[in-house]
Amino acid sequence: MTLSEKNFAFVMHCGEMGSRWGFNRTIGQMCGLLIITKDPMTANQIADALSISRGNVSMGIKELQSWQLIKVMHIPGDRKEYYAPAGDIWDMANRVFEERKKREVEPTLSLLRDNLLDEASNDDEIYAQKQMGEIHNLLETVTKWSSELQRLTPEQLNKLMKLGSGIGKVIDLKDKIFKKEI
Amino acid sequence: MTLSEKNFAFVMHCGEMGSRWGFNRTIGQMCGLLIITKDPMTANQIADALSISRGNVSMGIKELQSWQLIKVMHIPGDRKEYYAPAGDIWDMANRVFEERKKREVEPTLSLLRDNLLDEASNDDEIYAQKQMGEIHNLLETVTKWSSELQRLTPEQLNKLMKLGSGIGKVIDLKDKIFKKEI
DNA sequence: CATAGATTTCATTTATTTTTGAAACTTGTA
DNA sequence: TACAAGTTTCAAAAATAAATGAAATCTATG
Repeated sequence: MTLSEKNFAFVMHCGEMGSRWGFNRTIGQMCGLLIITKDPMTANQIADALSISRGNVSMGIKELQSWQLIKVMHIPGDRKEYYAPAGDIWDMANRVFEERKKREVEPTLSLLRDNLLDEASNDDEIYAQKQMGEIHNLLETVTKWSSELQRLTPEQLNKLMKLGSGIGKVIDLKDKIFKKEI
Repeated sequence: MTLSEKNFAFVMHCGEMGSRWGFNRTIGQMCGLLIITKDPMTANQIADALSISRGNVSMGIKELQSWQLIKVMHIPGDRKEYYAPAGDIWDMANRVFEERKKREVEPTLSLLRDNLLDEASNDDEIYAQKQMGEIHNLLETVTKWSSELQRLTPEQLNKLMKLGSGIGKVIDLKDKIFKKEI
């Protein structure tokens, strides 16, 4: 089974973008390939479709599994393992987001907290701490906010998105109604 | 001027993280260094502080300027150029976000649109297009939403963030009040 | 307009990351 | 338990990315 020109372009593009999202080119391609392919694929099919070595596919699978982006499937009477995306597009985007939060934001927060514990002993130190404090706040706000969003039902989330900047009006409205609260 | 141990750790950490955010290690370090340093720095001071070559600093500056993350300053009677962050932490995070949108999301959207124009000719094609359509929707929704958010006043934004999961209640509230609208 | 201080460029070197493929390992089946 | 189909591992090779530093360029000033 060989990819159409457009589908191939999509897969290659996933490769380029993949590296921006935390994995390398090949892994990005594998991910793109599995997403647009209707049926689960074997490791060998993946290797063929992308012209890469079997070993490379094996490593890519391991990585994609660690991101929880793909799942293994079996076909009765067939010993091979078949791979498919672990969820729909929204699920996958979420996983990447969560995983990056864990791998990047959390270590940063803990380093910042550690640095902020120290007593600043001069002007330069005070300034540096002030700035680190700002970063800390920003990260905390954003992560807290993002996990709150994930708590919404897909329906609520959809409404919220559609609301767009109208959200401003709703906030003002809420303020008027519940004067002091929160 | 030499960095304290903690500040040095912070700068190195920015280096590691920098590569995840679209620039390389050195550029991440430069960015971190300028953020925690109170006074604007010359290229030579940066090179010394990070033990990297003058040429490397020059390239890094060019890159950080292309992201609009730093600005040049001059001290009267001094021919050297001094560099400082182009805004506060929030501004900078925003710039990185915007810039990545431009460099990553937009090209992806245009590739997807292009692919979606084609007439799908069989089941596999139809499936691939369906999936690409999903990605397209997701990206459009997220970018639209993010630019709507940026239209809010900092004050409104702050309220929104603080609201957290309370946002769910506010959405439901709005629904009750304006039954049909939007 | 010559010059010294400052910055940029880019071919080359160095470092890092990714890929390969052969050997080792695993596992269902006869 | 031996075999064969399938998968993983990992040392070495290949590809890619980043850093250096000397030469070229720029520029404010006497």
